[in-house]
Amino acid sequence: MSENIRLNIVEDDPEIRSNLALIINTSEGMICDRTFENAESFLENLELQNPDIVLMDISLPGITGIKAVEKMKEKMPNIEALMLTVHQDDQLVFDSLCAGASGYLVKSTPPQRIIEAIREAMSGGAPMSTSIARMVVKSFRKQTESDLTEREMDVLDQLCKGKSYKLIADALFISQDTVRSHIKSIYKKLEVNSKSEAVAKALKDRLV
Amino acid sequence: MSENIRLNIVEDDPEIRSNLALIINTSEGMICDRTFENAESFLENLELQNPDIVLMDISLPGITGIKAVEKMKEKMPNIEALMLTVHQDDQLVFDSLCAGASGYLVKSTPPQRIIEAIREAMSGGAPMSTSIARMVVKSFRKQTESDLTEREMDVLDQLCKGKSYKLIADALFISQDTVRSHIKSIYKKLEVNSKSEAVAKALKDRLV
DNA sequence: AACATTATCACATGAATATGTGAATTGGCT
DNA sequence: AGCCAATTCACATATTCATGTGATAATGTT
Repeated sequence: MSENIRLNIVEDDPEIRSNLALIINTSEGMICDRTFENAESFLENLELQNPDIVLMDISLPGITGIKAVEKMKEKMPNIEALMLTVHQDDQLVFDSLCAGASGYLVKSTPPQRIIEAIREAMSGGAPMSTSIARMVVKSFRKQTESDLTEREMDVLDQLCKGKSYKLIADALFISQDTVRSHIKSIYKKLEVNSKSEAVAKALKDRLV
Repeated sequence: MSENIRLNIVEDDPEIRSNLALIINTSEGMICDRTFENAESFLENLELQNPDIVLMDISLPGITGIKAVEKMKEKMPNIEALMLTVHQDDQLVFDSLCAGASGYLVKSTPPQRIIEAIREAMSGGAPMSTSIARMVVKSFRKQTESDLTEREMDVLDQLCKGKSYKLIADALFISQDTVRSHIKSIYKKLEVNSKSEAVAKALKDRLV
């Protein structure tokens, strides 16, 4: 039989914290090593604790759970992080995943599903609450409707490949002046006034 | 009681196709309306069929399942698409999600999980096979190690906000010449030679 | 002590970009 | 027939950017 999964919990609410620990310790194949009420104390003895996975709240008294995951991943990249929070704000979800979280559960998740998610995260998955998963998948979706015309989109595509006016002109078989003309329209519509600003906006807003 | 979920299947292998249909039709609350062996015939009568959700293969004889989802979403954005394929290639997964798929299952998925995934997709989730979910979540992760120095990262950050040399100089309290100097190093390390190319590379490779 | 790296600044030149003003053509819509 | 949006092109000018060739100071390494 394989080793138990060793958990840490970082959560400022004492009741939630002890409930979680109880659920975990009464589940087969996993054990909650230690719990912390803030990110600072968790990060302190990280190397000694060396858990397999940590359940991390986002709202914490000192530094946030997101920053904590970031710092944790720097030091100990092999420890998995599973966010467990009330927040469903887009930015917090994406920031958590950028920081290195392997999963994201909302706090209304039933105990059974939390246990399942821990096993899932440990076996290379990325457990997410239903609403979170859809949010994440939706973020890939290209903007369907934009103010830009087809040709302007062609030009914007080329801009996002880092091409110069001359190269864009060659690629689209038009003159540089025409490229200029299209780019002027693009700037107006995107409310920018330089190539790099346009590229940044296009890539961030998934226009291309 | 609510209406049955109405499914379509697009899959070129006749055996897989009829197996899937059978599984669905013997499941509570869902019915497989029609099946198609290629994307073209599926798209043809889309408006008439108007299913709730379609199970879509990627490798198809004519146009691919990914293109099919894209076209379907243009015409009928409310129909859900669930990819069901052998492919686990990063690009195909991301292309599918960009095209508008709500979920992505590999073909080894057991029937029970497929049924569950259909219900999950219909109730606003994004069912994914374990390996796919991790792949998706990983794509958010920032590049941890890069050749760039701290200061160069500061400058790159500003570049990605679309700022000019002058504005970057103001923001970082250094001279424009120093900005130039840093940007030259950045270009060399990223192997680019213009602002927009640097921005494109930084955003695409998640350096910032 | 010698060396490499990083961060800072300076000056100069040619190339690329931003902005303004205009105009011809095409195709769709009323 | 008349209008409008989209696409194409032209010319002019000022700004910005890319590139080269330096220099100085601080830091860290061998």
